[in-house]
Amino acid sequence: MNRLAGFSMSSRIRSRSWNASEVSVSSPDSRYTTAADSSSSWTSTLSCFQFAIDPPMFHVGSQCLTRESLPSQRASREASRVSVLSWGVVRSGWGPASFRDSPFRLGMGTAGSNDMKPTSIAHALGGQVGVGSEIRIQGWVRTRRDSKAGLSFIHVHDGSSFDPIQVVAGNSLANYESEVAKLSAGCAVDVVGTLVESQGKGQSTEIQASSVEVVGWVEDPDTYPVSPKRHTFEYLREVAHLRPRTNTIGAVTRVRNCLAQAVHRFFHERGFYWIHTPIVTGSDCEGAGDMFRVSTLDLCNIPKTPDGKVDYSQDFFGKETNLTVSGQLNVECYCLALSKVYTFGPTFRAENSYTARHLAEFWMIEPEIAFADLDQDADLADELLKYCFRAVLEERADDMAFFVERIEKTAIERLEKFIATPLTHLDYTDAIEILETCGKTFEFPVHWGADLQTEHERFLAEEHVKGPVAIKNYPKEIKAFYMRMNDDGKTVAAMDILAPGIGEIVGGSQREERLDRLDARIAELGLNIDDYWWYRDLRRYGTVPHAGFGLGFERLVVYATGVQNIREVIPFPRWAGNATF
RNA sequence: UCCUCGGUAGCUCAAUGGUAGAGCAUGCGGCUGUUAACCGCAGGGUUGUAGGUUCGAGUCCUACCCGGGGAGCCA
Repeated sequence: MNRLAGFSMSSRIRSRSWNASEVSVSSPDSRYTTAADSSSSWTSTLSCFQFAIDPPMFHVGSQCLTRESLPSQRASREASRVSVLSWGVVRSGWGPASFRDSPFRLGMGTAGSNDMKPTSIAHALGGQVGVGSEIRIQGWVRTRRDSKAGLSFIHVHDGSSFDPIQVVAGNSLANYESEVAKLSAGCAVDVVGTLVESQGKGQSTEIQASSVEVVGWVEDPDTYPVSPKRHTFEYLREVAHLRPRTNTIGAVTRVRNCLAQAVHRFFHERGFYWIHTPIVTGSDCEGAGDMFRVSTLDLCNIPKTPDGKVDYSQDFFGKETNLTVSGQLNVECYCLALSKVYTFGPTFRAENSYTARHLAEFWMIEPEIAFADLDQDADLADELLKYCFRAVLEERADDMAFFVERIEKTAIERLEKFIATPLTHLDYTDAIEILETCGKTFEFPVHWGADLQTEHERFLAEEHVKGPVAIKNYPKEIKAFYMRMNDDGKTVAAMDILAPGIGEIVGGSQREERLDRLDARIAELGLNIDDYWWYRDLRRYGTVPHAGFGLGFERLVVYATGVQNIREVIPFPRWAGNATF
């Protein structure tokens, strides 16, 4: 017996039409195709199957095509078409005779459509494919409009660009009535045709389809959560698994990727090393906010020490550990050896923050530069931001145009202005004076020594400067222990970059490189000096002035896109009470 | 955690304490090289949950749950 067995990856029956002239089953290695008569009906993706050639047997693994496995609403319509497919062996009573009896043809390619290499829609629309050439695209239906002249216009999207491509499917297609005319938003299709100049308005080229294969149906178009209409962002968050199919989230996703690539390119071009600082930290001295505990202790049976406290010595790491709130202290170690370094990874803050600019899990970029002071630090941040925005304008013009049209009118203008304008530097002391004399009354009074409230930051960035502004040299009382003491003894070399609509996008400082001053600050703040032994070692062995900053990646995406809420710019946002998906 | 607004059809929203509606979406029909198409018809509801007031509650009261916006914290 010629038995072909043990395909571990998923495979798929590639045709579901009753009219199909053939059924092909493909695996990563090869494809098996057989003829099937017009009454055969197939749906579902199969995996882990075995194929026996002689006698014809069909072992189905994890997903078995049965009446029950059919989507509910379709079941009634289609059940009559589905013959009995039992678990394990296809019985002789199942399926069309021609299928059972026909020899399986081995190898690539009996179905012409499956031979052609698919093209991304971005390539098809971008002029890389010549008009008149054969083309194959794979994607999902956005909309379908019918013309009773015997045509359907199908917008197909594959994520490669903002625009979908228009597929023109005529009623001469064998599955036109049975399938093409029933396509709805979200259906997955595999289209072969000719790239032609469009006869209609709205697009220059389109595909005249010679074949439209439905790879995956939408089970119940009536309740498909991402119907072609306007949805609120709040609603889309509840269907976060499907929201990448929308224009906005798709565009945000491409811009986010563009920004991430630009960040790495920026640093790479300047000789920075990307340092993978730990996600799990045993350092309890990061002090940047409430932390998520990491533990393997049984919550129902927590070991206690004799004095009644949690006995972390029995925990996985033998000590209390948490998810990182910043890679800064770790990356400083590498900075003082490799000179120019940065981190770019996930960060976790267990704060009950319900605002449009906070997440419990977010990505942060933290460069650290040796032999550098605060101004060089601020300049680096400015350059990085400008580099990233330039990349977005150049690489994602299509998505940015959409943001201007639907999300934020000034999205492009704002980035262009940012790029063209030198970053405004403002001393904290001067900022306070501006706030005190601006004639505006604030809910929170302004005075030297107080931290800037959101309303103050907004005034400075949105009304006074009307653009991003770096505020430098804050009072030491409101900043972290590691920031470098200025000569005045009152302020530290800290800087925050405030952006309109977002507030603080960058927070950084020159680090205190003098051991005696560092120790004094640790003591002043009542911190346990023993916890900082390795951090202090950096000041004992070849210390140099150095500086760095943290840039909230999602805030960067928010600023670039003009999207209002940070929860829209990360695929699966986490905030207090929300970790579905 | 605090302040504030809200929860009604798949989605967005209406509805003096008195018969729960519209637009979009979906299905069917018509029309059309269409493109947020258009025209007609249809299906679709335990009004967030649990109590209470009332002859009568989507509407008023109480508690809770969920969501938005703002604040704090920060990136």
